Amino acid sequence: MTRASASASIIGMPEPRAKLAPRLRVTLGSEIALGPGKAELLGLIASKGSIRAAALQMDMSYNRAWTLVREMNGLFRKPLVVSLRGGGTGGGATLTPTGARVLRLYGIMERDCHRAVEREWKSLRALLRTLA
Amino acid sequence: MTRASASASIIGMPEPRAKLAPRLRVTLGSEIALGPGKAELLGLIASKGSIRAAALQMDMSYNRAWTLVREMNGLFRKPLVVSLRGGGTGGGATLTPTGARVLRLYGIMERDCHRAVEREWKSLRALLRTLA
DNA sequence: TGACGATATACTTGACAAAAGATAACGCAT
DNA sequence: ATGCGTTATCTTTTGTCAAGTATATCGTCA
Repeated sequence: MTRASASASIIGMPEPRAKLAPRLRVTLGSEIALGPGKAELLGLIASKGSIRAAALQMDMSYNRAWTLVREMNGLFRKPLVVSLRGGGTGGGATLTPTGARVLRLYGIMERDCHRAVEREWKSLRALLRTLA
Repeated sequence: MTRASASASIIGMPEPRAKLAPRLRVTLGSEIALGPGKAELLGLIASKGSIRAAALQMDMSYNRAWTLVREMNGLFRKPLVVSLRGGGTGGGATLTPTGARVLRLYGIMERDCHRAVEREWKSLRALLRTLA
């Protein structure tokens, strides 16, 4: 199966429109410290209070989500996510102040970037095939 | 081998600095019509006049380069690259007016995008680890 | 104390994309 | 006619990354 984009239908239906995806990727050496996926994950952890719930919503295995969190925590000066295990609810995870700051900055950058290319994008789109 | 980034050293030495890569990806349905790699390839074809020479410079197989060209040509209304085979020099490839236009637009978008995020990027970078 | 729900971590498998290899076609030069 | 360099195309191999599977740990609550 092709990878299920987070906010698209699960099966097939590739949404045949032309799309511009300004993906901001922050790399540290050869590792990806932050990107669209990690940012989305951060946002969901913030709102759900749980790595597992966030992973579920993104149609991603808990395993992978946890790996991403681990990578992020290791690549920033201070961890972005803190997690607790045990307890009445079984545990949970929340964003640190640094995590919240990073998430906010990323969102702003995404928005600004999208605005900056709006004009040229329309010109470029006109040159693309209108598929099906 | 880890994939050799076009303008980096071939072996090891992962250039340990934090970097922001605003990658603009144009998708048509599930296929990538244009991205950083394809744009760079277009530029090299324009300057070298040959798919093979461009591929060589990017440390990419001719095979792959040709595939990318084929994809691009198929996803835009008009081809971006025209190629000739045979002849004294063996053949060659050049950009069509549409190809040149697309390349120019992409360059502008990249530059604008980079400018738009400059400010927040500095804040974000300060939160990253200074590796090694 | 035993169960539960969540985090934590290692190991194996499988699908897909890139790379490699091989071969054909082409057209000018010599 | 033969050779050369490039495009064009198919097939096979390899490597990487995500998914899956399995298991351990932790701390409250009943």
